[in-house]
Amino acid sequence: MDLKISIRLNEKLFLRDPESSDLGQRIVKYGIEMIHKLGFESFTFKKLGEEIHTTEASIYRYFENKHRLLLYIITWYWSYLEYQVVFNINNMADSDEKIRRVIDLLTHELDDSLGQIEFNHKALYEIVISESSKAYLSKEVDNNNSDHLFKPYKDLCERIANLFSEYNETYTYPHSLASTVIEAAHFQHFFARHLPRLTDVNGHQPYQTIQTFLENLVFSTLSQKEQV
Amino acid sequence: MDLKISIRLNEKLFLRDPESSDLGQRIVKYGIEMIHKLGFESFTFKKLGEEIHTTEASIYRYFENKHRLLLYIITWYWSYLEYQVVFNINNMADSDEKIRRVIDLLTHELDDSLGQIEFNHKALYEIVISESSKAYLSKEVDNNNSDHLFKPYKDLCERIANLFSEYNETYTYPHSLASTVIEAAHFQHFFARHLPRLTDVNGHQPYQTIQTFLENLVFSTLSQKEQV
DNA sequence: CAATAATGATAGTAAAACTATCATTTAATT
DNA sequence: AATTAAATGATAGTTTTACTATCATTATTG
Repeated sequence: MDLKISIRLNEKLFLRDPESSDLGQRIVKYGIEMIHKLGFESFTFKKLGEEIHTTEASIYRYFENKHRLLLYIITWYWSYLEYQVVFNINNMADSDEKIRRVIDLLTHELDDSLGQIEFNHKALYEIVISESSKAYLSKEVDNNNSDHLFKPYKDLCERIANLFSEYNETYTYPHSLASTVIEAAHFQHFFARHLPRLTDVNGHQPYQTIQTFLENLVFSTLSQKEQV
Repeated sequence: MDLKISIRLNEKLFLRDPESSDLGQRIVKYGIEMIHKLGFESFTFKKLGEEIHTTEASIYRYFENKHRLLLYIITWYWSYLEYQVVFNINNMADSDEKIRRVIDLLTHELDDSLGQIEFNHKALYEIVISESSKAYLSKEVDNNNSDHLFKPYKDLCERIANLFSEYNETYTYPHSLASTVIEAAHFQHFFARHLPRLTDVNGHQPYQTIQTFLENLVFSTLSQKEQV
């Protein structure tokens, strides 16, 4: 069985669907590489054009600007992650186990065992870590939100919040806890690599340490005897 | 008693000390206003120059670029906040009470009852919420860190981590918990305003709700009976 | 085979992000 | 008070970014 997962993203993210052509796919694939390599601020469509032997103008036919390309990439990640969550916790009876699985998924790069999807998953995860908050931390956030561009993030958050409520239905802040865990997973990685005094992660096993930190955080919070 | 607190910041943040002149102070004061109003991406030295009736070139004499100005502003906030933490928990015997006070400070804008400091504290707090992560989420982070530009953030984090250790000396992740709480305080505000489905904050009392969420998170985590 | 769509090639514009130069005003020193 | 030094203003210029427009060429599709 060799199935290809295709994630349908909001059409407002692009001008022409990048999945529909070879050029479009190259824009996304090498866009990920270059944003990863240069950082979002130094990344330009001109540089990407040179890399994939096309012109700036051609890239602008797919994406309104580089911020939309970032949003496309990050949104794809959120959508795919939600799919992974659903797929992975399917048939799990125990909410404890489900939550552990979700934290595992949040703190590790997507595994590409499914094949087919042809881009650098490690680069994508590192973009998520370093650049994803720039997707919403902009003056465009309200307009983008009206266009439902953050729906995948909100859906993912909702799903995790529901698991928290399933574990402890009296807990008051499942959504805030969910978004905190998602964000913390990312910036703890960033801090571990760049500003290690902001963490207790020693260089040794960062992924594992962050996972354990978050499990501990979530289960203590959800298991508290009495609300403060 | 009418004392003026002066925070001495790392000299690598600026080319000429903005506190040393009227123009420098206007750059910072109106820089805060304009970054708040336009957002960091749309903010330029040209626009700021027009606002304060000076030229782009003059502003470049104080700050290498707009990112350094942002770093200056954010670093000032972190430094001042650490000062507030020290000042506020001084003479408190109870670590429970100290931690509550710190969370209170983190989730609210700086109060300007001390007078003297003449800029918009609300605008500053909103910049911290929306723009502060851009101070470190850049390819410059390692160079900036070598220049000790993040020391105030790390010191603040360290101090909070120490309070956590004081409350429960067996807790394994005081630094990660501290940075998580600091960051969460900010983006929960951002989400509450712009992406409310990512939180449980209802429009009613956002500050209070975020504070309670974080107190609950911290104390459950630090009070857990057994580590997971 | 004709029509249509996608891409390439090229050019151009406005603004951003600087740097340089020199005159003038202001402040500090003798 | 005169001299010198420092800060600012005024102006101009460069490179890069972030686009938009046009038209020719190459693929695709009906």
